[in-house]
Amino acid sequence: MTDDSQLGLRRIERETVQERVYAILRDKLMRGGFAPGQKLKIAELAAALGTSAMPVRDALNRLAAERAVESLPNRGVRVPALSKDSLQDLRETRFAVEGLAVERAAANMSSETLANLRRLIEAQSATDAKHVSESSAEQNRAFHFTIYRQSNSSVLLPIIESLWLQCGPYLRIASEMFDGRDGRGIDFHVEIVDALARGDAKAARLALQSDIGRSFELVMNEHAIWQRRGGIA
Amino acid sequence: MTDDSQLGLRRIERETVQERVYAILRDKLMRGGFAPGQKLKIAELAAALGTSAMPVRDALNRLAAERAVESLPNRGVRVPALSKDSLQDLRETRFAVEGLAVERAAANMSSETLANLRRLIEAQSATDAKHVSESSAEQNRAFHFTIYRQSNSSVLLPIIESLWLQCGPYLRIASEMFDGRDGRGIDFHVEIVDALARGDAKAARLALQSDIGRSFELVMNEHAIWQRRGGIA
DNA sequence: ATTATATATATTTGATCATAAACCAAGGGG
DNA sequence: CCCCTTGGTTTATGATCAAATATATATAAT
Repeated sequence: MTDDSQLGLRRIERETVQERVYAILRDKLMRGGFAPGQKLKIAELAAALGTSAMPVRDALNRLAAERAVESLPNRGVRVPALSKDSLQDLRETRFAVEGLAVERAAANMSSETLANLRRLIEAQSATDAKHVSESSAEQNRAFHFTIYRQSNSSVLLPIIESLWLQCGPYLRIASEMFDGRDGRGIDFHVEIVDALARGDAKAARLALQSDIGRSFELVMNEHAIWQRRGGIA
Repeated sequence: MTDDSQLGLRRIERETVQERVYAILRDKLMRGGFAPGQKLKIAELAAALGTSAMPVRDALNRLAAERAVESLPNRGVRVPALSKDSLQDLRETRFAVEGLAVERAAANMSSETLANLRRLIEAQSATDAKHVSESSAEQNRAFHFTIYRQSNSSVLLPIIESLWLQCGPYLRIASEMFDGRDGRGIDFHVEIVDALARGDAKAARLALQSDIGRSFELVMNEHAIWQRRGGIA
């Protein structure tokens, strides 16, 4: 009975094609690479990625199950165009779920993780100053998930990732906008880390909710403008 | 431009085979029809259902994305065997998510829905008296989701369904157990409906959490016994 | 006897093909 | 003139097949 669990070794993962395709599409979705309302066609994606239709099909199915795209029966999938109500819905849910995650993370905070978080803030304020907006969104993502991972919850993490995927096409705008107005985007991040450092879970949750709330404010504004211009799709 | 959205009509769904297979497997999962640790083989299921492998494959992929089954790379899927930590994780998450759902539902409660809920409680106490345990679980499910639907959240509902799927193989035992001890399983249900009737969202949430917490207590007990008997898988 | 190697088997994963469902445009009847 | 129908086209969906990967079995060597 060879039990590897004592050796501290991780199973080497032989990356399957479906996994690869999924990761690529998911990444593009998350960073807003597809427009809301856009239809995604299997053959097209398969050709672009140089694979057969099958792995693309599986990946799209998976993304549909995670609500990153919506599946129209017999008519493929498209990235959802969210109404204002849906956005508020998403915001409230993110408050609850990510709020819980940060509270739980507060209990497991190590000094290394705190140092990492401060490093991430440094890096972000540096790139913010240089107005490199795409990587700003990526850094924001890294910051948040570094915290969420410390919640040690294999239940919460997939839910949060699904929520971020659903927000993806819209949050991109948010991170671009508060990049423009003199880099104040990381104020709440500092607040969060300070609260975590002194083990104040409740304060960390409130600061996080402010952070989420502010980015949604920007999205909602932009959304109202789109609507006035005659809809999205 | 024929816009059906004003007519209150729902699109008639031409049920695809994959959908059908998914519904069947999901249902069996939810009611604990597969044992924790059990491996699900595509060919086997396809033969049993009288279809080709393809729809089964798609359905299993979808269930894997919803965390109802775990997918081992190149080795198919199996229904997860949850540790005690995972169960606690699930409980805390259900507190947060379903708690939010019931609070939001409290704001949208109609008198018809309240009447429906009381009817469901009546029906459940009737079947509980007759010790028909399988349908008791089904009625419990109906009761909870009647409430959650009133939250009017297309974001929360899929998350809750995923959480119930993950609990499925374990919660079955719970509903069977508190069926045995003189039908006191619906006390909290009465409490929830009363709170909803007087619009007390916070009380409804607390009663719901008690309801969830109690069923998890039973599951945890049972889980400890299994562990002592030498593990599940 | 036990470990290592090789073979065989089982099962997923990826590709290709057939079918059928939904969209779009053009034409015929009211 | 408009609506309904009808064809063609596009696209997903379902079936089958081939390739790759993991597990189990058996055989041989130390």
